[in-house]
Amino acid sequence: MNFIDVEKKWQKKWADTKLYSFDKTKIKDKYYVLEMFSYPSGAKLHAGHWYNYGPSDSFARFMRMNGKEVFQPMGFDAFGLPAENYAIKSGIHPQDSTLKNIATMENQLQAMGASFDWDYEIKTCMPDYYKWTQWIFLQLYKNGLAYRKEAPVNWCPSCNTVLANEQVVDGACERCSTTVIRKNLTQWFFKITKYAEELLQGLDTIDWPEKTKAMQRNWIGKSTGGEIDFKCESGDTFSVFTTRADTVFGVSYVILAPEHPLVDKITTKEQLAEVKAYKENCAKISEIDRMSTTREKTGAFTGAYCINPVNGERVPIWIGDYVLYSYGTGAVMGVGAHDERDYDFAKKFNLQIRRVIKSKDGSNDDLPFCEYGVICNTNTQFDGMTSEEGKVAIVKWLESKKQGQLKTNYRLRDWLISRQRYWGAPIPIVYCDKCGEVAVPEKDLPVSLPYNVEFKPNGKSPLASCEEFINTTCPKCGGKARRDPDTMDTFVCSSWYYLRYPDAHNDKMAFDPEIINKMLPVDKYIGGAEHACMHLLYARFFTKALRDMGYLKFDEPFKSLIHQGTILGTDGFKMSKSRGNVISPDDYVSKFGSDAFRLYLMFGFSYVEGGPWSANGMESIVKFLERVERIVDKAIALNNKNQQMGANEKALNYTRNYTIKRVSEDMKAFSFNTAVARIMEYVNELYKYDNIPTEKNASFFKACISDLILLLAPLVPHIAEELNEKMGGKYSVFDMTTYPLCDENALVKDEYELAVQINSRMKAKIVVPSDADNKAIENIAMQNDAVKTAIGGMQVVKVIVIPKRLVNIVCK
RNA sequence: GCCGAAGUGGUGGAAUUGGCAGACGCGCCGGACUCAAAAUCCGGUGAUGGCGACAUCGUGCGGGUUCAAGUCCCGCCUUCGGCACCA
Repeated sequence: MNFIDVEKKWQKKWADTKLYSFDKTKIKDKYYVLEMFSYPSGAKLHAGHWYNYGPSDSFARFMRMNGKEVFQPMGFDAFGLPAENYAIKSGIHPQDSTLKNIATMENQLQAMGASFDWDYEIKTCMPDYYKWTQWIFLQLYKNGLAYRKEAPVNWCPSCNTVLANEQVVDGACERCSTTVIRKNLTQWFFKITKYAEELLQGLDTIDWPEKTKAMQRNWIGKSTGGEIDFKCESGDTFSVFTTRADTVFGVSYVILAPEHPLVDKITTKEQLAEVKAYKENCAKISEIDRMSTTREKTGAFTGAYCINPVNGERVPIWIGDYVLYSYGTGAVMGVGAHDERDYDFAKKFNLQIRRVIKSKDGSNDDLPFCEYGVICNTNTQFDGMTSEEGKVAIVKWLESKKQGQLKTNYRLRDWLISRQRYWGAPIPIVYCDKCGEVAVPEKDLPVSLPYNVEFKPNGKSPLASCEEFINTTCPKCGGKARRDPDTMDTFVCSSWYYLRYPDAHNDKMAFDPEIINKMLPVDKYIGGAEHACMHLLYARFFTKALRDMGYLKFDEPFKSLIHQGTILGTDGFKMSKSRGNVISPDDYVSKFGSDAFRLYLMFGFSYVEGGPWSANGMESIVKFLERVERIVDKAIALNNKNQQMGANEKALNYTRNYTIKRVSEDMKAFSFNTAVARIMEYVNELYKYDNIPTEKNASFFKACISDLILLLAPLVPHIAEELNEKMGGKYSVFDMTTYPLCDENALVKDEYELAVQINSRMKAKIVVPSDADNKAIENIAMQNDAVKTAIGGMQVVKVIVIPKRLVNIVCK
């Protein structure tokens, strides 16, 4: 069989007969399989794409053959920086290069032979899609979940532009490695923090990899503690957030973030110059330095004092950049004895260090003692309480005096979605001198992205200098107004695409809730683990927000999630152009065919692990497929009518059904390598049967071979169609909602083999009847010659019988 | 520093969740077929010792629990991912 010709033949037939069209009338049996859509880069499909899409397509086909009405769409995440950067370098317009790349990738994806339903294709850069991205922005805006504020953003002084967070790698620009600085700009944010708690709780309800859930938990960063109010001598008050209220009697100073608004108000004349200089220095410091934990503590004294509410002590107020303005209240209490950072700070500036916690066994360990222990040295009712008790009791006590409260904080920040970039969805907001910030009316959507724009970077949003775009009229008063010149982060586009797919051509709505509430949640989502704290978190947020607006009736978009592993270069490093270790599937596909290549990927790696590429064994996969073809040919050639089921047939029938059972389980679990191994074993058994020099039972053997083809069908779809046709089967193997079913009766054996151990060492194998009880099994074991010899003169202490597993005879 | 995952033959990787470690491949060795080779079909292949039946050792390291540990517990080492002055 020429694999290449066969592929073309069946791809054409599948397309002509619309085999993979989703049938809406069978929505009750729907199964939504979704692979993360592709970014249309200039390069061809690489091994990673194949590794994502090939095996998951096999899974989708498996579900289809098991009676599911599979919905498996494909599309393109088409906005984004790489196309724009490419445009800056080459002068080719991002739209032109993107659409061209999409066309190429569509062809390649089709050549892969995946069962995508192309009728539902999405391209996020097209107006019929981003219109609805803008619509969703407006819904978030209306519901108070989108707001504008001034905020520090990442600025690359070399590229002269703002960078997205994900473009900052270890504090430096990912493109030119220049250290990123902070700059204040007025930006749009989505209020993801409103859902912090639900995003955290929801993780317990979904079938996701534990490590991904752990990453999201970590990212959300819930911490429970208390806020404690301090009154300044000037009369101003501020609060600190702490998880260690049990140490509040040990406060010897408080420290504000340099950006804290109170700083300018309370700083004394004498300290003004020092504080001013320190603040200026902080603004200049690079992100890399600011992030460093090994850096020596710095700070400045404001000259002001406040009162510790628990003991009335007068406490100096300092500022220091180890306190982050964006977390908690932007102020912390300094307890040198019980916090490592405070200890360093207190040492450096000669501040008091007072122990108020001792360890539970009563000993005084070295300072700083940061563990939970017992409160001491405070001369209050709290002395003797454990840290756990004390940290709640003290805050409650303060609460009764209105000087504090229990408080939960999250590390999660609101999502900054403004980008000073051209190639993205415009933000549907205009600014009017009279009316201020005005939302574009929904009837005026989309706010189209103009084609003729100077997108070379000059430090401003490219759209700002596009007169035809930027100048508009105010929807409220009809007066002159200007559009927002920024575009949205591309993660906004990908936060809802799974909602658009099932209703991809709706021009009245983003999606029809009637349809979407039946089609979602996605039953199986497959994609890379690198999206754990970005896309996968944003998408969950969008789902919950749209649910609260009444559009959706489910809480989580992706019920079950699988991460494919990464295929590395032969050198064990991530594939990259600069390393020159990129493996192109094309060489293999054109030589061996897409089925063989896909099967090799599935057999050679553990799907969720991935690993370094090696072509060793690629040929053996081809040989295996040829071996399959030969046994199929042999079956076709058989034509005697012997209908007797002898011992050989029974044995083969056992393997056949065992294989069906195991392969089904493995396919469901994305354990493709073991599924293939089981099929190989089955083929080996078929050959053994075929090699028996007696007459074969032709119809039985042919049935066995048919099952083999069906088991292989999801894995090598073209070849299976061809073999099925050769066998005289009906088109198509994927039409059948009858994946081979395991006949449990065939798995019942009269007797089975069992291992016998003496003192946990394997000594013999015995065959016992299936219905033998433990005593009977023990007797058979004891009568075995090898067992007798092994026991020799020893005394039997105990016999452990585990049916179907082993017998262990303990002797002395 | 914190969180998470992993470490198994020459090699890619299995192991029904505490029950015969190394399935299935690759590689290697041997047999059949052939004048010969390739292809194919069949068999062997963790290490050490022994002609041998067998024996001993063996899942990163050191302890432990158990009749039984790759799997569970305690203490380490290494690698990879993520987070990191988050109070």
